[in-house]
Amino acid sequence: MHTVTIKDIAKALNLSTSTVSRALRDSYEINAETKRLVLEYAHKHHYHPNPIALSLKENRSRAIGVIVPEIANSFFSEAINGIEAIAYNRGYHVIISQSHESYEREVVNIRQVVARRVDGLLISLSGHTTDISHLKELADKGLPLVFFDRVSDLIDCHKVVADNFKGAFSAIEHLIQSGRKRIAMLASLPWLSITQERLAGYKAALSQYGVPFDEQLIRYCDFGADEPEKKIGDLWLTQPDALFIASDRLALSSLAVLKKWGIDMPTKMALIGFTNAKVADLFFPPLTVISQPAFEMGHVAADLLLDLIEKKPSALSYQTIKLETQLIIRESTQL
Amino acid sequence: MHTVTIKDIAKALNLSTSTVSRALRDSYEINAETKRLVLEYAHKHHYHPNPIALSLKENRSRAIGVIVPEIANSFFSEAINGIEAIAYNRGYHVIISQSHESYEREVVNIRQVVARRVDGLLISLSGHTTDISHLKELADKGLPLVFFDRVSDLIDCHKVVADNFKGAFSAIEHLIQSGRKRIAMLASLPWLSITQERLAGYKAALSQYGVPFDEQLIRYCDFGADEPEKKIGDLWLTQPDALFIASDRLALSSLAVLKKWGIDMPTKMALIGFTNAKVADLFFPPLTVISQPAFEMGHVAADLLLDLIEKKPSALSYQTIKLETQLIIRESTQL
DNA sequence: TTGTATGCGTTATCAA
DNA sequence: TTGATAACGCATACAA
Repeated sequence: MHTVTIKDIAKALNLSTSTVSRALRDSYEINAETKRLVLEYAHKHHYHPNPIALSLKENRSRAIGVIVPEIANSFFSEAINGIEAIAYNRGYHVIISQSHESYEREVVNIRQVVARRVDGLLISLSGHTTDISHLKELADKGLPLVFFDRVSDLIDCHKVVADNFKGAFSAIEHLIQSGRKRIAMLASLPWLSITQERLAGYKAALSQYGVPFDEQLIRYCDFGADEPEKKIGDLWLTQPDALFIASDRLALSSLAVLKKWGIDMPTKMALIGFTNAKVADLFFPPLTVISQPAFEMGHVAADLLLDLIEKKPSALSYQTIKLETQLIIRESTQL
Repeated sequence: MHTVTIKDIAKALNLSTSTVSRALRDSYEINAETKRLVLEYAHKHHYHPNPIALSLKENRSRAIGVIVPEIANSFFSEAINGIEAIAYNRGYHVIISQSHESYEREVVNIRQVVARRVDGLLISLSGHTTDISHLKELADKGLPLVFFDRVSDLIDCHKVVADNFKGAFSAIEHLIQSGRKRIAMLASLPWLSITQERLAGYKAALSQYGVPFDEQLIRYCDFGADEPEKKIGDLWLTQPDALFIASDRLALSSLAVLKKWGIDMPTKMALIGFTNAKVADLFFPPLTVISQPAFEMGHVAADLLLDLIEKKPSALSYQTIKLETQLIIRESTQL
């Protein structure tokens, strides 16, 4: 696939490449007629500057990398949607890579994407990432970096997250006010920021309403396909009257499990879980959910990253942006 | 963000860049000791070849472009998942762009991605694309191109699709055998390949079982948010006993509409629609669905595109690959 | 106003 | 076995 270059134009028009380059870039001192000729020829032959050559020269790629655990997870695909919207508007391309919840894969993918000279990186940590030295290194080298959703305390950096504490708090508060006392919690992996914050919100709500905390009511759950069913089975034995699913992905599988078991919701069991608005609207039965701002998160994170890349003063100091979740009450969870 | 280059290694080791390059590439004639030194230094300082420089030299980017209508649609995100898996394994990156079902946006996005010198393009047409001269032009220029899911008859090219005819046929057959006669069809836009094939399957099944075709039972539906409810309302007036939703995306909104109206499924109304396996498993009520092989489609399309890019003989002649859909019967639709 | 030369990182060709 | 040089496409400092 041969594409026309500056050289081709120069040859065709009997000019030097620099003249052509200047004409194309609308440089200050250039003969109007020459410019016209060049532009005309360029247009006619569909000239487009080779971004690879530009990247090499300017040491930038006008592309950002996005590392997420799974694309085919509605939270992340919705977030990517938000990222893409911003990137597109600001003239950047999006290079996507999945860690598949694996630490090793995450490290390799980040290395590859960085090797491509992306101008910055948006990352949501894999479920098995606890060591983040690979990211610290990049931050130290000055690569613009914005974490979203699954962040790490071990690095001082730009972060965009949902207000998981508040989200969990209000969900538990709602359940307590509906007369629920034994609220089981199915959480994601314990070291993840989202898990910790949601657990904190859970505990805070219990404490505020004088409901005793029972360790037995908490289970952590990996991403394996049969994990949720097993863990919910464990929790079932503790005879809870409500189930708080502290993870987007688990909420959906839990729903399937409870249906499979024929458990009457919300009477027998009030299910409440994190998810994103689109999923809640489309798929969920009319149960109460904590809606996460997935699109907005992608949107905000990408905007911040691009500000950072373009050295906008607004993005100078590290900040953690917290986005509101929304408690969508769509059916009484009254006992 | 400075990264170490061949030049840096050469300078540090008092060698020429060509020697270093040869040592790194394990070239034929090179002193074992020199090689050891270079490799050691490279490893220690995390040398990685600059893919942009390579791209410029080799006139290839090792990146493929993917143009889809919407990322945050489970069919496409699942397909992208399949694409990414293959691309990753074969050393390519994936640059993603959404047309948002707009022809204009599709044209612009394709232009941009091609300007990035992607080595090939995977495309699923926007809902409003009828003129495909922008793609013909690229194909003529020799850019490797593979269409998937939403393809066009107007171009002779590699295509990967679901067997929409058969899928629709078996769904309608199933409904008829369950005693349904007035099967309404909610279709996507009429010019889309998927719509036409599914409609053909619908008609063929009716005809085979001697059920008269009634134009009144067909409605075409754009992607606007309130369209499905309106169109289903229209269809409702024709007093159907089953509803065949010939589109992934519409299936979900239709489900929501029917629930909202409190219609008893599947007794009063047998709903059957195209969707993908993951969605069917997780979200769908136990209704019969035509499961689309989204992941597999991405997988197959990406593999074919990369074969094409790498000029594997298997990919020489144009072919249309049809993937089987699966009728997942999970509750009796018996009248 | 235009042309020449240089460099971005890498590899291939040719010379030593 | 190693080094010098050119080339990929572009922009720019400098020369004319």
